[in-house]
Amino acid sequence: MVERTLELNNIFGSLADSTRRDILRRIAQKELTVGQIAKPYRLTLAAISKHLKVLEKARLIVKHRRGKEQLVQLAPLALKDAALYLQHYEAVWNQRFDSLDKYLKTINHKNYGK
Amino acid sequence: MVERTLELNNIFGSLADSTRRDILRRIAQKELTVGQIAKPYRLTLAAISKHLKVLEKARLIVKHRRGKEQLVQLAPLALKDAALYLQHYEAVWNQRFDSLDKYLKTINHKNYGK
DNA sequence: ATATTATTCAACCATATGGTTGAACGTACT
DNA sequence: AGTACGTTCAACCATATGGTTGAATAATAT
Repeated sequence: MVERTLELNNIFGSLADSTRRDILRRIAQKELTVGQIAKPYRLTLAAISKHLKVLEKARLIVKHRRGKEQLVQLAPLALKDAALYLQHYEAVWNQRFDSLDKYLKTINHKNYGK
Repeated sequence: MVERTLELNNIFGSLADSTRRDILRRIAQKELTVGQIAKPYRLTLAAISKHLKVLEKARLIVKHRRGKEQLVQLAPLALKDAALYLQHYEAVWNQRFDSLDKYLKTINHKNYGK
């Protein structure tokens, strides 16, 4: 397996912000409009719009228009990518080093470049 | 369960950079000195030192001195935190919405603030 | 056509991030 | 004590990020 470098940069970059994680949590329960998403925060709509753009670029959400509103939906496959990435390290935090080492030797070592 | 906001910010922020992910991969197989870590990249030692600081702040690595060198070791519990965070969404990418919804209702909704 | 509502865009600002260079520090070796 | 090696610090630079405000766009309603 080869690390999807740029994708992981965007996915983890998205998750590095609390507001964005909170937005993901909320839309995981129910899709919301941009306005509904913005309401709980003391940020401007433009700021929320930017956060949504970051999430969209990372393929963590999709938007579709319903009349004058935009409905925002979780697109969880990118989250799965992140989880799969971390899963490679599961053996380490379980102190089962052998199996991890075996795995790590199979992945592409020269794929860290932007 | 309550989201460890600042910790997750630092952990995901660390993982958002390809060089840092590559460093983690390499030290997962064997602890390395700072110099050994730096060698494969066309970056200065100071740049690598900064990356290691980021990883250290996120508690993803620990350093200990051996003579004039610093040995760098993976500290995988922070990675586990990230994996646990993502695990909350497993039901979503598996299209099992009910169980996710149940889970999400139990976590702290007001903990996204920096 | 005009107005209203929902969202985005553009310009701007402050701070963060990722990099460099050159000096400084810590430890070991003669 | 002096030298060499490994690493970090400080200052600086360019670009990215996260926020604002005010104008612009898109769809609906009057």
